[in-house]
Amino acid sequence: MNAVHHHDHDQGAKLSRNQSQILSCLRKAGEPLSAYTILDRVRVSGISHPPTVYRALNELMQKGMVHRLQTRSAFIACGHGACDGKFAFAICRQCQKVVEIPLSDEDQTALLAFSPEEIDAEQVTLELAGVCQQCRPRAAV
Amino acid sequence: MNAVHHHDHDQGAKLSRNQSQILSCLRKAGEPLSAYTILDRVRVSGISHPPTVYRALNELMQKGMVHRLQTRSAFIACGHGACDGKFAFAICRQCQKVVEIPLSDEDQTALLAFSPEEIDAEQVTLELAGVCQQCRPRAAV
DNA sequence: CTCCTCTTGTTATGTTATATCATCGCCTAT
DNA sequence: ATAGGCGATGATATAACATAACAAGAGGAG
Repeated sequence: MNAVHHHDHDQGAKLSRNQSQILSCLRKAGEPLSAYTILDRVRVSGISHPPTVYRALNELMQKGMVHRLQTRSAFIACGHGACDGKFAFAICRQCQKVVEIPLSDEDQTALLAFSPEEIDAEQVTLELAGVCQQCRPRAAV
Repeated sequence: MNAVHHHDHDQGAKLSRNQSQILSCLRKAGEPLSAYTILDRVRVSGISHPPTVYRALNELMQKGMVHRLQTRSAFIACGHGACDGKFAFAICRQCQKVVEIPLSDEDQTALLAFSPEEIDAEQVTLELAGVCQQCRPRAAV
């Protein structure tokens, strides 16, 4: 085994040094970060080149521990640790807060059903944008 | 009126010279193009800088005549001309073919309903990836 | 003619992502 | 022990995508 051994909340996954660094950076952040923002924050740990960050992110995404927000070109730690679930995302336009929405098998089936016969869809990307409660202008209260 | 007058199939919208160039480029292509691919193709028409392309694309998107595919960083002409509809997209991973999926009000409502109370979602981005009939490996035929 | 405004041109730069090759450290088989 | 394999990492360079900021043209209104 070539991965670093440690006793974090990594739920059984074996992560390499860089993967751990970058995952914990994302977890600390608690919000989506761009790859280059991650790079800035892990520079102190000795990571200093974009490919290093993208490599780790891709591996973490494969493991289901990180998700990519397509509408933001940003990455966020999975709130469920390592899991093979599928998610949609709701994103606040103002504060960037992200809510992970687990998609049940039925949800996925329903979403894939939007596809015409012509294309046999397998993969869903669903992102919702709006304004969260904190950022919402209060009218009458 | 400051837009170019012409008798294309532009369905009543008044498009500027650059907007027309770029829209017809996208229509000819019939597939999603990156902004820089568009730039290459309209260079012959005298357009030679990225901002010119992005400006026209943004204006065309506002008019609903062009859509952006977030999962591809690409742009495609709306198959419905000028319209204020909302769409999902199904995309073939192999040949890049795109099918525009009109979303009814009910569809949109259903999709926005995925959002938790916490976030008041207004905007849907739904893209489905798969393989189209032509590209699909035939098993028994 | 002059001002205003819309459109376009141009330069420069910022941001996101990947291809490619070099190196390191560890394990294992001989 | 040491050579070779292999996964992880380091490093350089560049590709691909996008926008900020300012200059300049063309045409209409007054």
